[in-house]
Amino acid sequence: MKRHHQVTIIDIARKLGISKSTVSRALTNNPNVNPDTRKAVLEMAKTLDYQPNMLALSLIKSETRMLGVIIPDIQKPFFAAIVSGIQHAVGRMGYRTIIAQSDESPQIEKENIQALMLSRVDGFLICHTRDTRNFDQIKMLYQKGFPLVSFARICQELPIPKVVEDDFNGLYTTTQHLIERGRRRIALLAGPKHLQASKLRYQGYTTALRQNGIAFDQELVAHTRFLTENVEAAVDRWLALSEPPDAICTIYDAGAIQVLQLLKKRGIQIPKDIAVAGFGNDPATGLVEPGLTTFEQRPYEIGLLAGKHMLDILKKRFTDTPPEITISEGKLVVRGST
Amino acid sequence: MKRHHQVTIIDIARKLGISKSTVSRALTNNPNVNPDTRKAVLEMAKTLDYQPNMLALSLIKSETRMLGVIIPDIQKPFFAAIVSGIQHAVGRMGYRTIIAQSDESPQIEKENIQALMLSRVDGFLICHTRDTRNFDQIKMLYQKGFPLVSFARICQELPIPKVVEDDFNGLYTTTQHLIERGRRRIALLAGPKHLQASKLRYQGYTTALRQNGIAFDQELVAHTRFLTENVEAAVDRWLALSEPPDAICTIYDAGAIQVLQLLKKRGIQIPKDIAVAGFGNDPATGLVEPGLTTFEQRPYEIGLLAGKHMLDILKKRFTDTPPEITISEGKLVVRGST
DNA sequence: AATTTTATTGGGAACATTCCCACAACCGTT
DNA sequence: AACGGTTGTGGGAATGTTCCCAATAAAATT
Repeated sequence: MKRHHQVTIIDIARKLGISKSTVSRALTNNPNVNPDTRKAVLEMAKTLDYQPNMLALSLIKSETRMLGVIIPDIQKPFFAAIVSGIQHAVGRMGYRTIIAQSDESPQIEKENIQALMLSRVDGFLICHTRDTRNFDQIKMLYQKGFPLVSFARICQELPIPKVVEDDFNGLYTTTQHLIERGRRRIALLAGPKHLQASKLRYQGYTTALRQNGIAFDQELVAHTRFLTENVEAAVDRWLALSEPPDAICTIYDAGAIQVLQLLKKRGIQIPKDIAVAGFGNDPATGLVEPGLTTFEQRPYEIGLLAGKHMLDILKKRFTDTPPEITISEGKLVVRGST
Repeated sequence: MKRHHQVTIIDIARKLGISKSTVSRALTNNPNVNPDTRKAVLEMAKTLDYQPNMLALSLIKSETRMLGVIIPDIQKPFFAAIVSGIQHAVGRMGYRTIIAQSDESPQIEKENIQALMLSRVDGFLICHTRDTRNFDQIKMLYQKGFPLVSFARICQELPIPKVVEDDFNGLYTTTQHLIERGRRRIALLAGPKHLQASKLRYQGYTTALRQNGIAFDQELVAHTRFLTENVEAAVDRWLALSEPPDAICTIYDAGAIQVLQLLKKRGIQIPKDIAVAGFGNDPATGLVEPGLTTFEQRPYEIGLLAGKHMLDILKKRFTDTPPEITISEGKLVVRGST
């Protein structure tokens, strides 16, 4: 009887004078146990305050019921909401999530995945960093048949379940809306060229212009890395044009909010002189003045969907049917800025 | 040679014709190994793509290097920042965090702790729900000597490390500031009476009033459960007073923002008619108009501190010295609303 | 009465690793 | 030549659980 010894099924067995096999059966609702024996075991387990050791179980089953969630930054409301959705989706099935932040560093992303693999998580839900271009690591995991779900910033080359925002439609709708408001010189604050989401939103913008017979002007597009410096430079450049824009469309809300504030600081009237629109419907978009017109995304729903996809994989439901890209639909929220 | 068999040290041992003990030693940097043997083992480990099984290690050591983090809601920027701080603090020492949201439900909080105990986390960092009043469960853990750190919404009765916001000082400073601005009828939007943080902020407010010879008026204090209904009711009540307040002080930013918007909707000039102040310096407080004067908190720092406390406990540093309450200091951020 | 079935139980392997103990072999010292 | 010490290695227990395979006894069938 050691001092710092945790209570095990062997302790229960000894106390009752039976074998650990029987105790195990009683505790796991195995039918091959005498009801009286089971009752005795259950009672003894309670009096000894027995806590099953999941570690031992995990070792046997090679299953930890833990999922790795890789995101760039939990402090961004978008990712926080996704995490919440994932947790609520998988929590019901007894899965726990280990959140790891990459801080937008591909290197840290890699290290996190590696570390969580060592911790033997049962699967990964991944949103890559802004700068991730090398997907070798996750491809290796895919080849090993490891459960993977990708969201928001996805790796297109891999046939795994993906959940994305309503990228094309979002910018198509927003641009269309600005055109309907009579705008003709619509600038676009875009993202990194290599990001799939960024590309699609860009295409939504150009498609809307084309369908309305508005000439595309390269000067009105600014590619950013989502950094504040980039936004400031873009606005400066646009305002210095001989024919400045009458609307600025952005592919992310934080950028739109910054644009809004920069314009206001220069005494530009919104939306009279320049209309501004965002993407995402971040909580903050309803608080600035004027309120920001933005294409609503439901990150919580994205998380829910991603979590459900993961559960499907873990249940090995559709190993045959090819995984699909799920688009979480959104809708335009019109506010004062347009 | 089974098919879906993971590579173990025994595989390495067999391939090299040595014992698993030697392989283990080589891999764990144990000095009692022939350098040549070590080299051979390391090479073979690489060629076989050996991944150590932390589960087995955890089982032996009864240590998972996982920490449970219990928070009410990851979508609140405050908690998201704390989580980020905790992760960055403990991540350096190889600890991972399992985040569990209680959704402000004491029941779910309890279940989460229970579930994470079964997962054998090495410790808990807890922020209780708004409504947690029964601390029996966490007290049990304390009695077992389980590593605990409490933050933001703490359990005072337990002598464990705690990290809290600058509660008293925050409301003292803010109230003082309003008085200096010439306000005399300062209302307080408070929180639940049983919460320690709520109490201290309340005391900060009353102390500032008393020191300035301003009579305390019970009618100007409204206790909320941080719900939007509560805020609306309070504002309604205050505006209906024969002598309405000339300033409204709140103990949380979300409430202050709501107050701001309610007042604006009624055409009340801010700060001319009524000044408004918040607590926390949430990202949103800089975006509303007028900008919200608020007492800055650094939730990221709170997380860092809480994480460091946990590391100290895990290293069993001060088992002798009694744990202290750490106050994360803040400062007043004055904006247009006062 | 002999045989088969059923219900209940126990023993031990397996999961992957560390760590303690023992056993060589070799070295230098008396 | 005998002894003590070092260096490297192997064997086996231990961690806590499940699960398979017997083994027993009782019950049911032939």
